[in-house]
Amino acid sequence: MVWDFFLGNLPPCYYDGRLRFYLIFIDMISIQTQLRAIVSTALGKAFGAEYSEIDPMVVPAGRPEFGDYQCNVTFSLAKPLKNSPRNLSQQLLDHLDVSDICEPPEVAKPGFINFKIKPSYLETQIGALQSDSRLGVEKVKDPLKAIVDFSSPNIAKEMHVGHLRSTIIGDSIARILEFRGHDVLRLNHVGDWGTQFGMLIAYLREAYPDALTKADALDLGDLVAFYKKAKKRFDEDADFKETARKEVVKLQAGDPESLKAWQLLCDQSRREFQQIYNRLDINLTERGESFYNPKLPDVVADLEAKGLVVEDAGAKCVFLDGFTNKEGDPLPLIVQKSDGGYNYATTDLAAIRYRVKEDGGDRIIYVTDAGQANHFAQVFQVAQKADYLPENVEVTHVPFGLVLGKDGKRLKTRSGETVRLKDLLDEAVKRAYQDLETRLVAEDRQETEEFKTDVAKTIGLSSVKYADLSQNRTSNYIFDYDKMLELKGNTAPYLLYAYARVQSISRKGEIDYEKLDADAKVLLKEDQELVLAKHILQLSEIIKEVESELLPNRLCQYLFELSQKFNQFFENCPVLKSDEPLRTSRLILCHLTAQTLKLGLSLLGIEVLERM
RNA sequence: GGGAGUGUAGCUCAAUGGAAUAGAGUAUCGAUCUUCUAAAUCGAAUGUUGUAGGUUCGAGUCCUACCACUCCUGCCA
Repeated sequence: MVWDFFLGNLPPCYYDGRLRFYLIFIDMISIQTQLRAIVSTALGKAFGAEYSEIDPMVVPAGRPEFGDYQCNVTFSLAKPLKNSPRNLSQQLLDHLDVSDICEPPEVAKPGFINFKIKPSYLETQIGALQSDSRLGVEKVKDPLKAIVDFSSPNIAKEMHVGHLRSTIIGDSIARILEFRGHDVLRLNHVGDWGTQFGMLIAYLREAYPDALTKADALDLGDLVAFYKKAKKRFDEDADFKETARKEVVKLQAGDPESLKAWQLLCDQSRREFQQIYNRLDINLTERGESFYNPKLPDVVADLEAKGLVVEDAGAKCVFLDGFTNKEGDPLPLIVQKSDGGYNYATTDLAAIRYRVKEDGGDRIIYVTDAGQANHFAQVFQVAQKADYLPENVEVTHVPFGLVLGKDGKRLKTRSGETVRLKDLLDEAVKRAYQDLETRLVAEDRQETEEFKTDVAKTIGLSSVKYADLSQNRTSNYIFDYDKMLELKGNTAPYLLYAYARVQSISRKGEIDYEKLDADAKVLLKEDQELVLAKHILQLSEIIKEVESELLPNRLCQYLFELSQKFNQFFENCPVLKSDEPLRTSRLILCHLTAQTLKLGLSLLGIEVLERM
């Protein structure tokens, strides 16, 4: 009966996006999906074939006492079928055969149908997970070419707190898409082109000429200082401004000396960025703004050929629908400045065009701060007008809020400077180290320096990542070392501790989880066992949801709850002291918990610790 | 002026497609270590979901107006 659903006509409500179609139909048949299929079939039998195509409205139960899943569909049928939800549910029930999966379903007073999963069914499902390294999360059958544009620091500047969220969120999104089997291109759209270079080269030429010809003549910190001085001169000194402008022209014209200098600056920055990326375990393919530079004239020419360009005050503009200025006139997207130069809008248009045509992107994701929402809406609109975006290509701006200090204002150092990413990570690791030492002393534990360094590094970095990922992306978030390193609550250390606890059981019992009997029966008797098993089985639904909604905090929430449920199990269900076959059954639950935590955390870019 | 976002417990945040009594954590108070790491668990208390209307059998969620804060608004990215 499940297959009727897959092979039959697809309900129209699934077609609200191509993606959703993939998401729901390719995967292993989760419990929720099976129930949906069964309810759909029953709807057809009870009320007529057309009703098998409506949304069956099967969702996780709102409260434990209502069971595990609930069906709300008859509420929406009350009007068209001129009957009460309660009566309709009763009729539906007559055609509903869920005896393999659930206890006999019940109609609750208002008309909800409540499903409670049979422990025997959970035992079978959990048993099946044992031999599945993907823990029930199947790969999509038709992978998309996904492009995730994230991190994007600026050459000749240091990575700072402003790059934190894009880097961490983008990486996690990329990992999740990759795990689902999509072909993911992780692009680092670095700021490696434009007026800043003319400015910088002009300044270095007079102040520190060696930096333009020799590799590593300066370290990046100096470079940043020079950048600031150059910017200051640029803003204050008209002659310097002109010199800088000439440098840009030289560079853009491909003057070998200028190109060499530019190359040196980029290389130096690149190495600095790479240190941060290595530390955070982040892979990126660099394709900066300069990559698109040669393609910009053609983009403008193409827009002109398509009749989209209007010249206004010397600038070439594409006027937009739905955006107006203070006077109420349409707002332009400037694609070529009055001085003939191009700006980021042009680059972004060239990038979209390239990513669709050359990279074959199906789903293009931009992870940047929410402040750029307007910009992307405008660029996407123009791309659409210019036919750069076929209907089957989805472009999404994934916005995120600001990183704030405890005072609720933009995070700054004490002297009011932007916080360098390196310093921020160092501080987190340092504090993690101090916390660890305090704890070791309190518990009278002896550990090697290597252990302490390693644990502090993992805890510090994962705390920063988790604090960021566990909040709803779109709102601002308050950066607080004390909170993120806290050992309790929804924090990285709490999850890491749950994992370490599972591992400590195997160590104590000298058990190799990998060598447990794969055919051993899992027994679910205690509440805590049932609750834990049900939760483990929900992983695939959560991953799919994050894949479509691009909200990693949902995965964090899931892992936090998993940790809580494991701790409750740990508290109430002795493992090593139980008799067989219960002992092996519980060890299997432990192992599955550990694997789920490890997998889930890895999708957040977080490594686990065997001991901490 | 226009546009976007945010507004939920003292604090930090959830809330899946509108669904039964809006949930966690934290802080506070209390309980549990002869027991696999107590970094844990259990219990208590905490709300006019910014305001006012509307749609609906049902609204934190959808619509309208308003308030507060943040960001964007023609040659920066």
